[in-house]
Amino acid sequence: MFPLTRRDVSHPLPEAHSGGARPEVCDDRPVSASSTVRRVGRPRAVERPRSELSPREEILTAAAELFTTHGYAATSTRAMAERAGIRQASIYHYFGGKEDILAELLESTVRPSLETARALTGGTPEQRLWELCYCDARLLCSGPHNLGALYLLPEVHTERFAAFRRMRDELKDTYGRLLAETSAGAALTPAERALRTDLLFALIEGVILIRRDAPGEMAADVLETLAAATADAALRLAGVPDGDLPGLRETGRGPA
Amino acid sequence: MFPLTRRDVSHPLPEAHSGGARPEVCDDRPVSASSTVRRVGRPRAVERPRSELSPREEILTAAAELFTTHGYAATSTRAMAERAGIRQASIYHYFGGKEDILAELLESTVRPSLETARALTGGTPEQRLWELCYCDARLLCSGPHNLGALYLLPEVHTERFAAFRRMRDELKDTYGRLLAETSAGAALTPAERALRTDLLFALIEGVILIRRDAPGEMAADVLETLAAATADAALRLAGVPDGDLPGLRETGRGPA
DNA sequence: ATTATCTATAGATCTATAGATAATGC
DNA sequence: ATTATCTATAGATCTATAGATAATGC
Repeated sequence: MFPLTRRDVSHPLPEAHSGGARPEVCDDRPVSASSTVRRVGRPRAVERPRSELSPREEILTAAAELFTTHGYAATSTRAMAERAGIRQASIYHYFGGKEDILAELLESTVRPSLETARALTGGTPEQRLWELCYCDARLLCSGPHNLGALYLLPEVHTERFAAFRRMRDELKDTYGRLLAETSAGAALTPAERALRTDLLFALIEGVILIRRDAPGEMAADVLETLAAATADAALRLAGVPDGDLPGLRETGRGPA
Repeated sequence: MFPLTRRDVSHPLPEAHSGGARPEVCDDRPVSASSTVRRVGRPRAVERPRSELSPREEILTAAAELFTTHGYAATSTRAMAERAGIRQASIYHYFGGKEDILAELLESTVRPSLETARALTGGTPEQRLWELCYCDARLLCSGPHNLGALYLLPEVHTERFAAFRRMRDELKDTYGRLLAETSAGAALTPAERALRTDLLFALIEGVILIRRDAPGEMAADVLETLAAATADAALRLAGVPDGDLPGLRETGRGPA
């Protein structure tokens, strides 16, 4: 059993990492928010029990839910506002526009994968590849909304989201380099390797589609099983012989 | 080399399979359309060299291009009409509404896969599974537009498109049954098998994502290579040992 | 004074329908 | 008479901006 880091990046929504859309916007430090705290600014039109989240985070959460289920174009700023408990125009106090919201969600969703990828160190190349697959599959399956589904939105191919796409490309590169380090990958021609990297990455992102077909949030053990099975499948796909990956594989736990 | 049917379902757009949205609509038989043919009805506002396609097909083609690139909600009926060379309102002579157009595109896109799946006969289960993967990957990569990308649209999860989803489920079932027939699949528990079917299917649909990242239409030889490599990868993923699939695999042709 | 919210609205859509019109067919 | 198209438009959006307002902070 090799060092499975399992950093438990529990997929929090991006915390108002300042430098947002409008410079004059205050940082909205997460105010520990007991419902009696008096707050600056005009009260909301419809008061609700104060959530834990900052208004900015409330907007992002609402957007996450709506974008992942109905898509970008089909989600109106009004619908987002309603779910966040504010009026439509108030969104523009926190974001420059609708696109900025999607951009932030996209980037905050790949970022943890990218950090996992950069931090990989211990073990054989085969073990590192397994771990990357496992962590990514886990990230894609956890959290209350299927944020990975944002990658599928057609709008992502717009100029506006080039930064996100670059991050995703970097992640894919890591898969490619890792594959090349395995003995199975080293035996391939560069063209074959590129093709196999595409397929490997397609499988990982395909997990998004699996989750989308499964209704509701995934139970912890199901998630575990799925992530491990995905990583196993990825290594078989990559051509890694069974013998090269002792332990952790084929635990026999089936899904619920 | 086993019987690879390769029916060359060259992915034509659905031909006005009557019984459409409005009963009073004429069938628009494809009139062999030399540009001099005089045609019934008011002339178009902007005349263009008559295309080979019926107006109905022109609309579907335009919709296919726009839906796959910009998505459903972001595509206006006006944009479709413009591309089809008619006025916006004329669309409603051929379709009951925008949703009907997407429904028809979706169903006409899975249908060929489903037919391939139903027709599989010759060879070992491993060979049949390979052929199904190969044909599906091929279908997803061919044709002028990435019609598979329609599966990714969030709108597909709407009640309106339940018929499409049922067809897709049936296709997935075929993968599951085929997997169960292989010796690798037979050795699994039902839960493991279900999970592996999900992953197998995710890989095949993942090909849509690969194509979406590749700009332009795919050259014939690249397509061939990708489809074969996908089928190979799918069988490794499924756990089929290399020895069980002689011929056709690992041809050594790399992608362009 | 500063801030977070609000109300109101301009201007640009977008879908679908009503009904006119310009061809051919008989 | 039948058909394929058109023009015009109703009614419902939707995004973003302008500017008012109701809190706290000093």
